[in-house]
Amino acid sequence: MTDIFFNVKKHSDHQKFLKGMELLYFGYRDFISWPDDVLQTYGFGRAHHRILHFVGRNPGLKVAELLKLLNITKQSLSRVLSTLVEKGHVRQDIGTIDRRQRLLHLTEQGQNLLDKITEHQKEHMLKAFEKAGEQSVEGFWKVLSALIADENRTEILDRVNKDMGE
Amino acid sequence: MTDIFFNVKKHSDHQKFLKGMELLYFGYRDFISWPDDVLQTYGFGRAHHRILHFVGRNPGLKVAELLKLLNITKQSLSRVLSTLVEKGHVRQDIGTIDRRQRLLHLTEQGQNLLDKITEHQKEHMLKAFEKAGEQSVEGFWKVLSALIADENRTEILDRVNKDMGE
DNA sequence: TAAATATGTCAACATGACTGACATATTTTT
DNA sequence: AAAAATATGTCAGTCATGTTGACATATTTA
Repeated sequence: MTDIFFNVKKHSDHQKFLKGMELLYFGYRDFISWPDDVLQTYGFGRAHHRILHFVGRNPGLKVAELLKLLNITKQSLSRVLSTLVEKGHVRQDIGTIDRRQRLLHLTEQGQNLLDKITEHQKEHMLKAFEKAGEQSVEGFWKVLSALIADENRTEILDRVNKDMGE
Repeated sequence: MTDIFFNVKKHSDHQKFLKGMELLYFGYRDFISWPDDVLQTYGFGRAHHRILHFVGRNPGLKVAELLKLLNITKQSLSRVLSTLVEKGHVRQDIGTIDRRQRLLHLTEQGQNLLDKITEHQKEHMLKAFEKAGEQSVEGFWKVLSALIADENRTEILDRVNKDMGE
């Protein structure tokens, strides 16, 4: 299997599509389901995880930027973000340049929670990378980048590449 | 960017993890959101799409198998599957060997709907594959396969590889 | 005949999305 | 200075999709 299975040339366009689609579905599913247990003990869900992640990765993130990253409405964000703020995981600083803005930061508590959630997921992904090999990781990144909608790509890739400069 | 961005060696483990995770999130998000418009005109959602896909790919699929592929409870499935059956997109044949089983098939109508949904998504993914190159597609598949939970991998890869034999 | 299995259904509930309308504080434009 | 635009927040109702628990039916297996 290991050989024929991954041999792109031996696939028709439709087969390539099916394989890509199904592997993306199952891989994503099994990767994303990891942190659920940790989250549940805190009464949080995946929505909270996403916020913790993006705020952690982008300290000082504005609410409007977070909304764009999550692709949801402010009303949806509100409930989830509010509980994170109430429970002391996220801090909202008033913008210094524009006082209407709320700049989001993780508190120490929030960072600890994020680290705990991340732990397993990080291990899981790095194991997969090791198993597949460096060359494959590069391909993985390239295809996913190409899957991002054209109108979002530049902005998203800039953000993804943040703090990875050479 | 194109160079440094995808150069795996220039990344720490943590950076690799972050990049993999974020690209997976955004790539999956933008890929999966395509069919929504088509679906909505029929009053269907993503859950319906998943059923149509797996039944279409595996004619004669048993309900229990579908449940396992979707990782949901039969109560959840019931509502969605029922509407698909009622509206004539999915047919439930009584098993010939075991008459308790319901073997699922797409009707012609169901196949037409699936084709319509699939159209854009297929184009989107094949474009991404072309852009990234064959070598990358292989890596994409390999990493995703490695991301599937160990206890599921063999069975899922068998199913993904169905009708792609050499 | 009894137990196990495959499927379906009723009811209540949780999460995380949505829309629409409105409120407040602050900045920008006129 | 007043008016308009912007960033954020909130109330209220709705929807899609998942959950648990309990129970029902038909069929196969022990």
